[in-house]
Amino acid sequence: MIQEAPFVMFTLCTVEYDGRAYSTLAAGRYLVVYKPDGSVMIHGADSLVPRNYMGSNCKLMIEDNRLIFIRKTEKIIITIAEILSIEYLTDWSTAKTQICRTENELVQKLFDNWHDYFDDDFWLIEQQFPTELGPIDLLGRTETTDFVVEIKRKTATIKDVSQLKRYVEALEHTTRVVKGYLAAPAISQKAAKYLTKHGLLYLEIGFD
Amino acid sequence: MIQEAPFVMFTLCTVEYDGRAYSTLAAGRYLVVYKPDGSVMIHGADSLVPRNYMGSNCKLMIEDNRLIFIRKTEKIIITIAEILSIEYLTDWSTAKTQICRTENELVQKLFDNWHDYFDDDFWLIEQQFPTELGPIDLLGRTETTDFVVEIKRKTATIKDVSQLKRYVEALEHTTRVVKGYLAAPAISQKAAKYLTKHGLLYLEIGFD
DNA sequence: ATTTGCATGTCGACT
DNA sequence: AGTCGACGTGCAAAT
Repeated sequence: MIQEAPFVMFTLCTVEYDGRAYSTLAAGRYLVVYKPDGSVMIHGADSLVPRNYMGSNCKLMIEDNRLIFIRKTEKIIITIAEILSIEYLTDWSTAKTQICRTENELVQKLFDNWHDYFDDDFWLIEQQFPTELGPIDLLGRTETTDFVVEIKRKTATIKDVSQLKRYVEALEHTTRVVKGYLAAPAISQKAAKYLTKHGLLYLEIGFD
Repeated sequence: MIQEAPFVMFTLCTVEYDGRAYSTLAAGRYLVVYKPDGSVMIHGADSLVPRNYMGSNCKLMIEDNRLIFIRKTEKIIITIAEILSIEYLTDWSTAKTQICRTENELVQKLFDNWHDYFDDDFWLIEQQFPTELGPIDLLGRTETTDFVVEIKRKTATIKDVSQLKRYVEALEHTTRVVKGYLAAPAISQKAAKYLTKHGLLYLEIGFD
């Protein structure tokens, strides 16, 4: 009937889970995915998070109309009423997504090479500096001045200017000078205009 | 070719994502799931977490051999080289898993009704009380004594006794008396023996 | 609409 | 085997 090989199956079933918690899933049509690494997921019609799941290397036992997955102290029992479709999947790729060009990457770049972007001599430079109005991506400090830098990984828009302005305001209650910078690979026309109007500055930074 | 309806497809493709970050996924055989709520996932051969994904209500556009999913500031482009299998899924169930009998549920029960389980007059009772050796599920304090309670949602085993013992030790450096309780619906014979040997106590607590 | 905190979080890195 | 922190965290409840 069902083979012990990676598959994707659309099935009318109920599911019972016992482990970190206990849960039941009412009878219905769900998508069951069993991967080559021995992980299993039961997906409903919505949400990215599966209704039930178990991590890699869980053991599958097939008993009549029940699939039983066991892993350490966890157990999933799928009781199948009807298989609506099943496909066995071969040569499933294990390639990972190559993630790059994150905002954090740019923050790190500015943090590590701030002397390439500023003439000033920072006494201190910090990432994610907390203020009452939210965390500042990058804060550089000289004897007299705070350099507030908001960084975007894409073309900066007008709302990004507002965000920067908020952070600048958050530090303006002191006697120190506060300079605001919007760092991004590009900036929209409207944003640029709004930026200068408020005495803030644009800093071009890209991924190269 | 491909219809704009919920489906699960095994396909040879590449994936590009742009949004919170930018990522690429090398050509390979992946499982693409498109749900009725307009969420999409691309799964590789391992891991519970999809290689790429987008939340509900993303828009699907079909252009020749490309599927383009758009949502607010995010975009996924799946470039299909070959469809290995595709199944359109109808009447997919939206039922949620009924989760119950979590450990936390028992912790809460003990926390709310500690006077039903202890004769002593607690001045203070806390959940997840932090120690150097880990957090104590429940800590009750009287003038002279600390009541350390470790709670399990299933039959307590010998390793649970060890865990409780650790927490008791973590508080024993003071002059206060420390009493350790293992609260569970049941306890294994070995665990019970080990428990008494170390001067610790068992507390029966169940779900009903 | 925005913020806060939980999750059967998962997962990788480090001890 | 346990601990720590990040995540394109997702998600629901409270504000």
